[in-house]
Amino acid sequence: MDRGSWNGDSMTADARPAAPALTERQEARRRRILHASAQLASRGGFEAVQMREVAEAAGVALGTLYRYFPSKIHLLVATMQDQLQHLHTTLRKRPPAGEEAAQRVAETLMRAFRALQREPHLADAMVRALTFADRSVSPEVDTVSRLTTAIILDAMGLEHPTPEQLSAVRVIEHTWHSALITWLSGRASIAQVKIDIETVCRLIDLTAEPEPGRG
Amino acid sequence: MDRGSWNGDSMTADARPAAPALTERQEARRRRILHASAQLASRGGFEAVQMREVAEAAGVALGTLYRYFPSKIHLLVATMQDQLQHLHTTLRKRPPAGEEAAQRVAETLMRAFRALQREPHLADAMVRALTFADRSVSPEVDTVSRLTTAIILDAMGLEHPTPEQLSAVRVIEHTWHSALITWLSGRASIAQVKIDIETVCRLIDLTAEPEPGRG
DNA sequence: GCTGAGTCTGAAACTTGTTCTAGATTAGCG
DNA sequence: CGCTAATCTAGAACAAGTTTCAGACTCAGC
Repeated sequence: MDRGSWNGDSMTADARPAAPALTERQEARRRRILHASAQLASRGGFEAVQMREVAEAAGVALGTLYRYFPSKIHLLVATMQDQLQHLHTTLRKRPPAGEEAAQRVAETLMRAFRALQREPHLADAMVRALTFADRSVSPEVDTVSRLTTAIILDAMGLEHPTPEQLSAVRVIEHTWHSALITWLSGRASIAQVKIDIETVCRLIDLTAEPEPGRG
Repeated sequence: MDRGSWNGDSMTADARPAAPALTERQEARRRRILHASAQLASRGGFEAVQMREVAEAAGVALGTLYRYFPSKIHLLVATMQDQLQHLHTTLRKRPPAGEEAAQRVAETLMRAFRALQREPHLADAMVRALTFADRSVSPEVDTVSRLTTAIILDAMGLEHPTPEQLSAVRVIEHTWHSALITWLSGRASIAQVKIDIETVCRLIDLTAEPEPGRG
C-alpha cells in the first residue's frame, strides 16, 4: 500500500520540482492565461481554444504562452486542475448528505456533473484534453487524477482506504471520465450517465469493510 | 458534392448505410488505406499516422484518402473497427473458460489487453482517436462500442440482458477504455489494469439474475 | 466505341499548433 | 544608477490536418 508522500490537506498540488517562485506579474500572467483559456473553452469547446487567441485575450505573446504551458493540452489540463480545485472547495463547504458511502459518492459526482452541464463546452475542452494527453503530460494529468481521487475519498469519508477500496475508486474515476465523454459526444443521455454512475458506485458497497466497532 | 441516393436498395439490417456498393477497386483502395493506417500506427502511434504518409503508403491521392475517411480520427476509428472485428472472430473460436460470468469477461478483456500489448503503438493510436472523437464521428464510435458490447455479452453468455446488466456492461466498457488510456500514458501498470478490470467485473455478480423469472 | 456523371490525381492553399529569432523590457545585484 | 541574465514581444517560419481545383481517369448506359 504505497500512497506516495503527498499530504492531502494543503491545496498546493505542487508535485513539480521546477516551479521556481513566480513574481507577482508572472503569477498574474498565468492567471490571465488560464482565465482566457476557460473563457474561450466555455464559448466553443476544445477547438475554440486557439493558442493565438488565448495569447491575445491574455495580453501575452504567443511565445510567452508557450513558456507557461508547453502545449495546448498542458494548458487545458491546467485549466481543469484549476476548475477541480474550485469544485473541491465548494464541495467541502456542503458535503453530500447520504447515509451510505455509495450514495454520497454518487451524489457528489452528480453534483459535479451538473456543474459541468452548466458549461458543456468547457467540459468538452477539459475532458478531451485530459484523455488525449500523452506521456509528456502525465505529471499534470496525474495531479488531476489525485484531485479527483481526493474528492471521491472525501465523499466516502475515508481516511485510510484499503487497496481494494482504492481500486474501486479508480474504477469509479474511469467510469466518470468515460461516461462524461460519451455524454459530451452525444452518445449517451444525461439519464444514462446518472445510471452508470450509480451502477459503478455500487462497487463501494462490495468493498465496504466492516470496521470493527461499527454496527 | 453529395453522393446522394443510397436508399433505393435493399434495407439490410446493417446499420452502416454510408457504403453504397463500392466497386472492387474501391474496396481494394479502402483496404490498402486501412492497412497503411494500421502499419504506420504500429510503428509510431497516433502521431506517426500522418495523412500524407497514409495516402502515399496506400498509393492513393490525399484527396481520395479524405473522400474515404473524412478525418484522421475517422480513419483511426475505422481502423479500430477493423481490428475489433478481427478480435471478435478470434475470440469466438476460443471462448473463455471460466465458470462465473465475471471471470469469463475478465479473462476476455485481459486477452484483448494482451493482444494490444503486442502492438502498443497501434493501441495508442486507436484508443486516443476513439476518446478524442467528437460528435462528427459518433456513428462510427458507436459501432465500435456496439462491437465491444457484443464481445462482452458473448463472454457473459447472455442473449437477453436486463437493463441492469446492460448498465454494468457499459460501466465495464468505460473502465476498459479509461484503464487502457492510463496504461498507454504510462500512469498505470499492467498489473493495475488487471486489478481494475477484475474489480469492475465484480459488478456482473451484482446483477446476476437467476435465469427463469424475476423477483 | 462514345458520352456524361462520378471518381481519382497532383499540387497548391489554408488553418492552427508549435518553434525560432531578433530586439525590447524587466528583475536582481553591485 | 548601470550591468547582466532572464524574460517578454512581435512576427516569421515550420508542420501536419484539411480543403480546393483543374485536369485525367473509370464506369454504366447507349
